[in-house]
Amino acid sequence: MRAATVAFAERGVAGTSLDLLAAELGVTKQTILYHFGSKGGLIEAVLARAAEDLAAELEAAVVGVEPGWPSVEAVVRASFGLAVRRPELLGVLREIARLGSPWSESALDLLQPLIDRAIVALEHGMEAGLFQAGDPRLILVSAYAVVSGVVADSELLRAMGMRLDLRTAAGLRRTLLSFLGAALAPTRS
Amino acid sequence: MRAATVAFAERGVAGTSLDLLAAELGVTKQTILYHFGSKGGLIEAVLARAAEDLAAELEAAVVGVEPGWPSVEAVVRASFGLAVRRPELLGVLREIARLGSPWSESALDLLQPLIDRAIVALEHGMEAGLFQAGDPRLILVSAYAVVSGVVADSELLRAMGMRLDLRTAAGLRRTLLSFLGAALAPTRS
DNA sequence: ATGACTGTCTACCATTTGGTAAGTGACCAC
DNA sequence: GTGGTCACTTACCAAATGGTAGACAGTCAT
Repeated sequence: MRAATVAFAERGVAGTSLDLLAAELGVTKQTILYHFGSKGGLIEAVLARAAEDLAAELEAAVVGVEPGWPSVEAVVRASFGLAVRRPELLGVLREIARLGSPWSESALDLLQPLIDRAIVALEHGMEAGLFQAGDPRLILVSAYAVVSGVVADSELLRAMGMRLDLRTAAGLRRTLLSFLGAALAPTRS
Repeated sequence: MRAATVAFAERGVAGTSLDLLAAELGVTKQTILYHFGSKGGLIEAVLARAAEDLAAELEAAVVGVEPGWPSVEAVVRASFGLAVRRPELLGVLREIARLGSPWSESALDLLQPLIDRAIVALEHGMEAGLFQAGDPRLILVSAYAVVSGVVADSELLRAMGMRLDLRTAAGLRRTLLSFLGAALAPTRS
């Protein structure tokens, strides 16, 4: 499943044949089919695991962190950590969500709690005056897009003479936090 | 070619068979092969056209606009305009760039001038004191990722009860501009 | 009129794809 | 030891894939 996650994320689901995946693992395609029933079953399992892992990682990042800006910082830090450590996790979710029915629905069902939680947190922050008022969804989408885009378009990074390593990620994290700071900081003028 | 661009962007290159594409167009696969030689030829043609179109659109957006912040605003506006009007343009570039050798190289060669130009513009702005000093590549990547991510993960938008329409795009544009404003505005404190 | 060229078609082809059927050996309860 | 399950294999298969070969009709210069 780890191999499948990486392969799906890197080459896409349609671009990953069971034969190739099996060859990489040193087993036969039928072994994979035995465990997952069908390619769809494999996708489902990979999706469920990836969503679960993502939720767990983000959950762990905010546990014990006070609400408001510190939580935002923690989530951003954790996200870029994931982008470096386990880019396939974000990649495979994006890839499966792009797959069309019924996979996108399935993926969204699994991620909806995360999204909802983030939006609620932002809304509470806004109500409490910790954040500037605004549409939390726009901010969330934008922030997510930065992280996701960095993982997905790592080719582009290379085009600029950069790599998706710790230093780059730290720079991007600072940039995104500066972005978010501007959009969220309560207007004190 | 228009149909191929849309199909590649929506379903991915590997996920788009010549048979299916031909059926959509009401011709046979061999007609496509006659004009483009091979699937690779079609990809190449689609890629070249998309890169050209993108360059032309962005070029047109900044012509006559004064350098510095107004140019940034113009490019952002044009990008979101494209995201709404021709999402397949950005989508197909991303999709082909993710394809691995030799397509990624090919795509990057075509886009490199655009990237270089943006970086040079940002650097000049920084030197002239129009922008805050910083790594222009980080800012460019982040900004690009927002636009690209919004196009690519339009599923996610739907999950939040949004659509990639003019109103949403305007909201995202404001958010991104607020992001960029924070990262670029000269420190006047 | 005719020959060349162009665009499209039908008819194939080899390979790859996801998937089924039937076997084989290891382990394990009884 | 025997039956059963588990993990995995080999042997297939039908459909789909990218691609080739050749026929057929329209256009156009000579």
